[in-house]
Amino acid sequence: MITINERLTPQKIKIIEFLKGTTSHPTAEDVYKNVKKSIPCISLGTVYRNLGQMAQRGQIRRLEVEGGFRYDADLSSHLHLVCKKCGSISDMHDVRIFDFIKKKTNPGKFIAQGAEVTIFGICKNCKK
Amino acid sequence: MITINERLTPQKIKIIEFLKGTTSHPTAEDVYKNVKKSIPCISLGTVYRNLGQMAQRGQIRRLEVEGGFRYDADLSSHLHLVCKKCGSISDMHDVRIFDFIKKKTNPGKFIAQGAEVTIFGICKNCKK
DNA sequence: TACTATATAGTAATGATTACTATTAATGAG
DNA sequence: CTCATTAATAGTAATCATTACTATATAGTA
Repeated sequence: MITINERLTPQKIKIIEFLKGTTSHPTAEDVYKNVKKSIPCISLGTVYRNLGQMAQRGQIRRLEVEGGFRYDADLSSHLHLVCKKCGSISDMHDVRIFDFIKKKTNPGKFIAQGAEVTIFGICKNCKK
Repeated sequence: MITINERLTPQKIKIIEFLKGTTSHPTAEDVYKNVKKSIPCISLGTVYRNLGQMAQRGQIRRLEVEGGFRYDADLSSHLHLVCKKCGSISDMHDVRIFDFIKKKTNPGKFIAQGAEVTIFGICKNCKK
């Protein structure tokens, strides 16, 4: 979990704890507000830096939605359903879509390492 | 092609012409630099506004890559291959992936209207 | 040609993200 | 445990892509 020369700080622990306890795909600002409850003096820059590093290390996922980044501690294969009305993001698991995609890419032309699948539409709450 | 109350200006014509003539998925800045060749006094704001409106009207597609927007006049079903090294974006056509995805979503839970599939990896040039 | 609303150029404002720096503290060795 | 090393932090400034604003110009239409 911890990579070489990486130090475990209370800030990192709280950030990852919060991310693992939610499926709301929060922004950096969301994470900041929440971790602030237990570490009031935490800096927004610390949150950004750690989220960026965690994403680069593959400890979390970073998504791009509506011109901003969202973070997700769920590393399992799943795709994202983005509501065009309220902007909420929900998950869809248990699909073989990534195998399907991988088969389609020709390794001679492009070496696939990962994929991001986003479906846009209207969520359950908003269609009422 | 032109929606109600929409006016066709030389700026719009050049923007859409450029987009239709490239598969490089340019940024707004790229479009601006190029259209500037034929309309030197064009404003960057004009490019942004038009790209945004065209995307909203469904005349072009807007992609999100590496924290920025890219534009694509190709409206056919295709997915995007993003190279992690050079950042280039190429297309992959002729896949039934969107049908596949649509079947997986439950209309009772989420009404799917569109999808964006991005594969990350290493492109042909960079793997050498 | 004249009218009206849309579009434009130019510029200012916004806001998310990143960079910077002096200080703090996590880790490992002795 | 104590110390030394250096990654990490808080706080703040800087960046930069995108959006907002406004007076002027112009496309479309009668």
